[in-house]
Amino acid sequence: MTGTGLRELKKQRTRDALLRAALELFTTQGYEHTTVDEIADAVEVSQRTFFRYFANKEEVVFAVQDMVESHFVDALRRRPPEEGPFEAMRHAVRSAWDTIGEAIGQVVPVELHMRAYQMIESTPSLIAVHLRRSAELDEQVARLIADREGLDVDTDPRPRVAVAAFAAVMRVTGRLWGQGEDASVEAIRELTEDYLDHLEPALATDWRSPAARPARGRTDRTRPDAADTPEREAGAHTE
Amino acid sequence: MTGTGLRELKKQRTRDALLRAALELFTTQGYEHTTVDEIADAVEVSQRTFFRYFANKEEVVFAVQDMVESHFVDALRRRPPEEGPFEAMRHAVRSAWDTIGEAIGQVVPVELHMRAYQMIESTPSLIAVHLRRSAELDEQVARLIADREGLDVDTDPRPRVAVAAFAAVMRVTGRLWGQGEDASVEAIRELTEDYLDHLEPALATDWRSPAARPARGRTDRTRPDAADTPEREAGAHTE
DNA sequence: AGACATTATGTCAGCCACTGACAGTTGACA
DNA sequence: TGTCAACTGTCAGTGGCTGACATAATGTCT
Repeated sequence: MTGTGLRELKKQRTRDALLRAALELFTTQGYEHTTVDEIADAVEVSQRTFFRYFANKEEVVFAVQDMVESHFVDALRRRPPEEGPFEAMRHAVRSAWDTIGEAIGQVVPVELHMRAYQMIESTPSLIAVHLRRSAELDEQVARLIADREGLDVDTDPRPRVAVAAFAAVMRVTGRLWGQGEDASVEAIRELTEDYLDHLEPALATDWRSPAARPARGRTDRTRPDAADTPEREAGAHTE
Repeated sequence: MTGTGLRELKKQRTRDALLRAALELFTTQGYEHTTVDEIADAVEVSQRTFFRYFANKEEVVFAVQDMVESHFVDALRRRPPEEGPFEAMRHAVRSAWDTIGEAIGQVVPVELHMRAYQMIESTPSLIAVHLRRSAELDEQVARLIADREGLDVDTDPRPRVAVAAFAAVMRVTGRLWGQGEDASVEAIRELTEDYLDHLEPALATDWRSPAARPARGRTDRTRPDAADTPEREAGAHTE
């Protein structure tokens, strides 16, 4: 597939140029206010050529995302088998963020990609596509996890369910991060860690006891909805 | 807003006609192979008129879904406050399915809506929109749950996280149901119950021990209208 | 009932995403 | 260097969607 030298090089260049131009335009003018013609003009190719590199306008937005995702999947594959599912996913996420530059730096500056990510989170039509893609990734990850644990994904619902729950947390944080000020990698990394800490406790039924690791007690509401809830280690971040 | 009689009646009729015609065409020919012109022609109005009733081609697909969702939200609002979050959501889902006819029957036959739902699940662009809409619903539900529990959704991450996990399960089942043969309401109802039973076990780290949890007392499945029955045996959620 | 204000609808022109077909150009390779 | 294959541009056309304007239907007031 990777044909001969010069031709291939030019193609690569055109593709990268289109990609960068598109992201630059999208992040400055907004996705919907940027036409494909503009992008093509910026790189001095015809609109038709744009569509030969990218199946549609959305695809160019998620091209980099693709790289990041397979970077994450690779990291997950490398986790030692002793780690439990959550542990493994969590470490994989962390390690993926830590080395994101290696994955995409050649094609696009990390900072531009971060801006692009924020743009996705604030553009309804892109959010939709983003969510569908995430769902597809979930499926892939579920199979991976099932393999690790020696389970059959078609028989045992637990891998899918666990991944779905994990991914849901990731999406919540992604959204919050997108709305926040700090567009840095560190910001989203920390937010993620924070929220993951809350996954299990949130699934307990008894939310009436003090925050944090809930004491497995009663479901008894003698306490008048005290607004004096100490902001303990709950979630004092955004806002 | 709800202006005078005759005008309003005609509008209602046109809207319903467009809705039914659209769903009928979509479910038989497929979404992408149906043009807006076809729909408009079927009802003998201009294309422009179609777009005055529905902002875009997608909206007509989800118009009924809208009704179903608020039906569910209503059911959730009616759950007794003693029920825990999961318990309440679970019962609300069940009761919503049980009475879906009351919610949409006036506008569209339930069977057509079920076919439409399957079509959504098998049309990529619609899946995307569906997921975005679900995410929005999640947010609404999270606030509702937070209210029930006397929590602040901006301070405490647990409502959002819990709802996200719950909703994730719902989506997995929705997808599986869409791929399956049985398009009946009962089928998706049972599938949902089944999967929800696995939510918590899936979050335990140790998956190497035997499989899940044997039956909990779901003995009263035959009862059709269990809407406001506070089944006090939700021991399945303690843990 | 007649006159006037509202509002729904149709028509038309036009933008933009996207595609198939055909022709011209350029790199690969003997 | 000439031939072939692959890349690109141009053109025409479809489908979703919108603004502007004219027309027709309905509601309201006297």
